[in-house]
Amino acid sequence: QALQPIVYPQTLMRITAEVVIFTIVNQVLKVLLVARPQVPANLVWTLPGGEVAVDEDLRHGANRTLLEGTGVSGVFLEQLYTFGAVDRHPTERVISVSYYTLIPMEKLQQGRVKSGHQVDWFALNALPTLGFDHHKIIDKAHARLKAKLQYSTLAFQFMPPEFSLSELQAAYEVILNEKLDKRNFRKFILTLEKIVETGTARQQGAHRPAKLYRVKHPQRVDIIK
Amino acid sequence: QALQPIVYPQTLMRITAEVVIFTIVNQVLKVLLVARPQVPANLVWTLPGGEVAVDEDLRHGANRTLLEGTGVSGVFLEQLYTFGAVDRHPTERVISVSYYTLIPMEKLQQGRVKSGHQVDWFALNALPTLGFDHHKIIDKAHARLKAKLQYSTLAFQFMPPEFSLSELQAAYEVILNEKLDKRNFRKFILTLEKIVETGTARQQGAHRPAKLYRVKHPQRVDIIK
DNA sequence: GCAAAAGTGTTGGAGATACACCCATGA
DNA sequence: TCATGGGTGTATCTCCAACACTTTTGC
Repeated sequence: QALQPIVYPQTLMRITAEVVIFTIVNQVLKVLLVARPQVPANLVWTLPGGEVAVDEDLRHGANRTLLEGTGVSGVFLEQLYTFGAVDRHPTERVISVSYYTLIPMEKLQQGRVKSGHQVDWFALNALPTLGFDHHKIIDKAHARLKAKLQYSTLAFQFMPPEFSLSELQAAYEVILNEKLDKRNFRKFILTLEKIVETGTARQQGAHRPAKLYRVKHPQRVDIIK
Repeated sequence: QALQPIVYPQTLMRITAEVVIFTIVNQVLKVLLVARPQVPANLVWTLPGGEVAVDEDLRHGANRTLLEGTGVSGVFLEQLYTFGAVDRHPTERVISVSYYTLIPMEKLQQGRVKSGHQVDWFALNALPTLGFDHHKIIDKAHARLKAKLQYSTLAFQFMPPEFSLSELQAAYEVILNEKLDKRNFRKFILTLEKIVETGTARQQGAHRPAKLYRVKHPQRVDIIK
């Protein structure tokens, strides 16, 4: 039987891909939000995301959202959770498959971040009121981030191609929201043998220059425990 | 504007909830599979699952599948992953939100397991050829099970209301597929302080009876690390 | 020479691992 | 009395946490 249109009630489901895009700016962990026009209120802040096409993989929809929002592609992107309560959208049935990603701010400056009144970065501890259940999505993403830091090399995804151990430690501290011991941290990281010295150093002010490192396998997130 | 029917192409997406139902029978880890009639072949083994209704929560759809397959309800059920590749179904676009659950076989005997030519339990290391990408779903569920055993009290979900430490150890061994040291295992479990002696014992053959225990909070899966 | 971040080792304690024998029971 | 699984303690090792001073640089 050939394809022919059939009639569905308007209460059909929509599938969207939402992406929690994390970055670290000035020692603050931030996520990208988009202000959308909304029926009752004027604007509502939400996660970037959109409908997944019928002929599009879920992951592709998430990558497309990421590209449209930041100009970045080809980075770590992991599925987080699927939110599918009936009442999570006021007028329609929407299933949101959520993803999360970590982008070093250096990459964002290269990409075309449409910053301004429609798209902006918000610190995790200073989020605006969010539409739908997007607060829950961000909470879950942050929980995943914290947990995965403990047993994987996930945090390396926040690093530019070359970075100092102090920068890496700062990333850990921002995500975990706690101070770490410098000597223990360095021992921990170097014992993993996942990063190597570049041989160069970076002069950053009136003090000793920091040795720079690079990740051996930048595309990979290794489980370390 | 009132609800009115609108026309969609037949290539619309379907949302299904698939459930990986684990149990342990005679020291073997098994999953429940369903033989479905299929267009090219006669029967294809698949995970139990079905379409989620427009007015039905995802989790409810999974619970309904579980109830229909085993007669069991009100148990631990966790979302696993959402499979959404375009080509995962030959003729339609199907998004599968997968869940997994652990059922002690004692509960299943109470429930109405429709065993026979349509529904059956298969050992994880002796699965038949599965339809679609359901092999991947089971692999992921098993990986989650193994991982979560290490840092949570998940395995307690396999236990009946009263059980011996040897039975619990057997469950761990079957899931992890390795032998564990008896003394260290008991020390580990008892130190958690998540189970208590019932005061009773069970005579099970020509040897010393085993003390029985019960889980303090049967509904809960605690993170222990 | 002083301010500021980079860099560097050792010790103690907690928790994991390895390991062998006696106990209670039914047949 | 023997076969079977239930039950128990100690010594060692490994890994993590705590902790303070020297180095290199710009001003």
